[in-house]
Amino acid sequence: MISKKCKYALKALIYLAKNQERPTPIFSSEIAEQERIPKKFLETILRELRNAQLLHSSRGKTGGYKLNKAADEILLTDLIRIIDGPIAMLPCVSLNYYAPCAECDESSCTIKSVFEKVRDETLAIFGSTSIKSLL
Amino acid sequence: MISKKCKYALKALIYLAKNQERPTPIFSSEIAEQERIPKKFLETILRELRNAQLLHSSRGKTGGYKLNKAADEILLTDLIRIIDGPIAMLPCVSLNYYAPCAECDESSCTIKSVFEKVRDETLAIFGSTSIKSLL
DNA sequence: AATTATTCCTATAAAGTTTATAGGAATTAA
DNA sequence: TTAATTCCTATAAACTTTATAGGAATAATT
Repeated sequence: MISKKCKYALKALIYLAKNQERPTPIFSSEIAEQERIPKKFLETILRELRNAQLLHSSRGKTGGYKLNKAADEILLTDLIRIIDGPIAMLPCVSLNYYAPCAECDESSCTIKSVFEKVRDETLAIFGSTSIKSLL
Repeated sequence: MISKKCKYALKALIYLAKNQERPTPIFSSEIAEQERIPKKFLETILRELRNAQLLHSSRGKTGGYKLNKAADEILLTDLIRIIDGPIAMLPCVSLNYYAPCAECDESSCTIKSVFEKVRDETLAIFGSTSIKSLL
């Protein structure tokens, strides 16, 4: 299951993509209202997306957020990894968040390969799905 | 990520499958020791697997556990669903644990289909992987 | 300069889930 | 009767997720 936070992030990105043509940046308060996301929680999410270069932000009275890339260059793999972390179902088969499985001898592990398959199929799908395709 | 509990369950099933030819049932204490799983926690796991008909148990001094099916008839989909619940990454695309997404209009939802694809690919893999194939 | 409304940051509270343990009841063989 | 098991319920402990609080930094407007 993806987290609620990740769904919020996805909604926010879609909202920003839909409104990409606006001349001024978009307030987090507007997104929060329109998408019914707790305002303060959304702020921390948007900041994470900005730190990961998916968004551009500006401060002050006329500040706000914009996409930092074209909507078809933001992929679900990016989003999920930023917000939820690993996409793989075992730490030892994660490409971006590898960690050895606790007390598991990796060389004699018989279950790795099936989880690698799932990872590959999942990455293929999320990696070819952009925000633009979700509008 | 699959839970630690699910990994424990998988280890226990593999252990039972490896020792399937023994004439007497196998104690949870033996599995706990061999696989380094907390004993009491393992008991609750084995009970869940038994309630779901994957295991047969007997009580009393010579009690213990056995597989209730051939090892090639126990699939990863079975195990994961019993222990961790839904395999899908969104409640609204789960086949066995369907629930509507909170505050999401399912008829106008644009993200469902990509998660359905991931679900289908994942099910195809886990659904064709038996405990026997993991020995 | 003062005001106002925003992003940004850190800390923490609140709620929920996962992991693990405790204590004993029911069962069965010896 | 004893001993060793499964079985059951309750709960504690640890961790994660979700959400909030309070204010600092920033920038346009008055």
